[in-house]
Amino acid sequence: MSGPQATSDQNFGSPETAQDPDVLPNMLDAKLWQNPCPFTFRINYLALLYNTPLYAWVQDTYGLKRHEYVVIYSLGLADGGSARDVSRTSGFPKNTLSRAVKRLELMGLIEERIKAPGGGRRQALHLSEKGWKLFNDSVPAFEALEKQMLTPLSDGERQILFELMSKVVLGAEDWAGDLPQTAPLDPDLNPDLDPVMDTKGETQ
Amino acid sequence: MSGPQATSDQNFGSPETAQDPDVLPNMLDAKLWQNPCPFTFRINYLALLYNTPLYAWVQDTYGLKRHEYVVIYSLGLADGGSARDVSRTSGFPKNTLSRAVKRLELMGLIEERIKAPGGGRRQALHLSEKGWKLFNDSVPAFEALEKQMLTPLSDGERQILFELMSKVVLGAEDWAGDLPQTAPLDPDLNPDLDPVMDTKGETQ
DNA sequence: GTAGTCAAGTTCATTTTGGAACTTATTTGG
DNA sequence: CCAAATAAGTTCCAAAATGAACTTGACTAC
Repeated sequence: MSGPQATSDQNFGSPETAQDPDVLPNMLDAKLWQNPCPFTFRINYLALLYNTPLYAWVQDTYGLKRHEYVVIYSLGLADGGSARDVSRTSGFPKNTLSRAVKRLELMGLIEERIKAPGGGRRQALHLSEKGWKLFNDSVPAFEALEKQMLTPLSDGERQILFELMSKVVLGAEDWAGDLPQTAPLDPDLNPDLDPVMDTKGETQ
Repeated sequence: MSGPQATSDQNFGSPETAQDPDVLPNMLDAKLWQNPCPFTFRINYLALLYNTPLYAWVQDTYGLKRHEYVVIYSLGLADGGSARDVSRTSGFPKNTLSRAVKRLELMGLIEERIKAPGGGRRQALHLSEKGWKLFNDSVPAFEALEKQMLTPLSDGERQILFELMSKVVLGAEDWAGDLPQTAPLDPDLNPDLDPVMDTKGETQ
C-alpha cells in the first residue's frame, strides 16, 4: 500500500496490486470492507441504490422531481402537514419546497392552501383527489423495492433489523445536531406511526 | 382522515386531530411509524442526519465540497482508483467528479495523473502527502459520528446490525438495477474489505 | 392595543449541477 | 496492421438548486 491508511492485506485499486481492473470492485470492496465507517457507508450505499431508480421512475412516470414527489409522499403519510414539516423531515431547503408546492398546486395535485389552525404563519397542505391517486398508485413501487432489498433476510432478521434501526433513529435525538433548519427529534415519538425522508443519492 | 390512505388511529398532521402543532413531530412520527417503507426511510433519515453536519464541517474546515471530499475519502481507502471508480461507488456523475479531480489537483491534494496500468483510458489517482494528511485528519470526525450514532446499541447489537446490513448490501447485486452509469456489484466481494459511498442528504 | 419578536413562506441572484456531445486512448475484429 | 468499437474523461450550456434577504402573519409583553 502506498499511503498512510493501514489497509494491509487484500488488493484494491493500488496500481501495484491491481489485477483485472475491469472487475473494478476494488474500490467498492475497499469501501465496504476497509471502511472506518462501515455502517454509514452501507446506509448511504443502500440509499443510493434504492432512491436512484425509484425517483427516476417517478420522474418518467409522473413528471415529478424528487422534491415534488417527496411533498406528495409526505402529505400522503401526514395529511395537513406544512412545507416546514416536509422540509424538516426531508432535509430539502424551504425555498425548494416552496417552489415544489407551488408547482404541485398548479398541477392540481394539492388543494388550495389554508392557514394551519395551530400556529404561526403555517399553511396546512392537503392532497387533492388526483394527488391521493398519484400517491396510492406510486407507493407500491417504493414498497416493492424495499421488499426486494430485504429478501436476503429472514422474517426474524427483518424484525431485528427494524428494531435496531429504530433504536438508532430514536437515539439520534441526542446527537442530531443542526440540520440546515434544524428539526429536533421529538422526545416522545409515538411508537405507532411511520414517516418519510429524502436523501439524494450519493455515498461517501 | 381526509384521503384514501387508511392511516386510521393516531393523530398526525391532520388538521382535525392536530394538537400542539409546535411539537410538530407529527410528520416525523408519521414517516417513522406509519411508513409503508420503514426500512428505507430510516436509512435515508440516518444518512441525512449523518451526512449533513459532517459535510458542512468539511466545507468549513477544508473548503472542500462534498464531491471533492468524496474523492479524497475514496482514494484514502482505495489508492490508485480512477474517477470512474469514484463515480460508480459514490453515485456522483462523472463530469462532476472530473471537475472535482481538477480542483483537487490544483489544490495540491492529489498527484499528477498517470494513465492506469490496467485498462482503457483510465487514470490512476493518488493522494499527495497533503492529501493523505487531510484524509487522516478528517476521517476521525466521520468515525466519531458513526460511533455516536451506534451508542444506543450494545456491542452485540452493533455486530448483528453490521451483519444484517452486509447481507442486504451483498444481496443488492440481484436487484441494483441501473444507476446513472451503472456499477454492477461484484459477485465475489472479498469479506475483508470496506468502501465508501455518497448520498446527498434528503429523505423521502 | 401597540411595539417587538419570531418564524413560515417567498423572491432574487448566484452558483452549482448534470445531460449531451465530444475527445481520445485503448482494445477487438477483420 | 488498420478500422471499428468501446469507454474514460472533458467541455459546454441550459436547467436546477440554494443562501440570503425579504415579506408577512401571528404571538408576547408591556
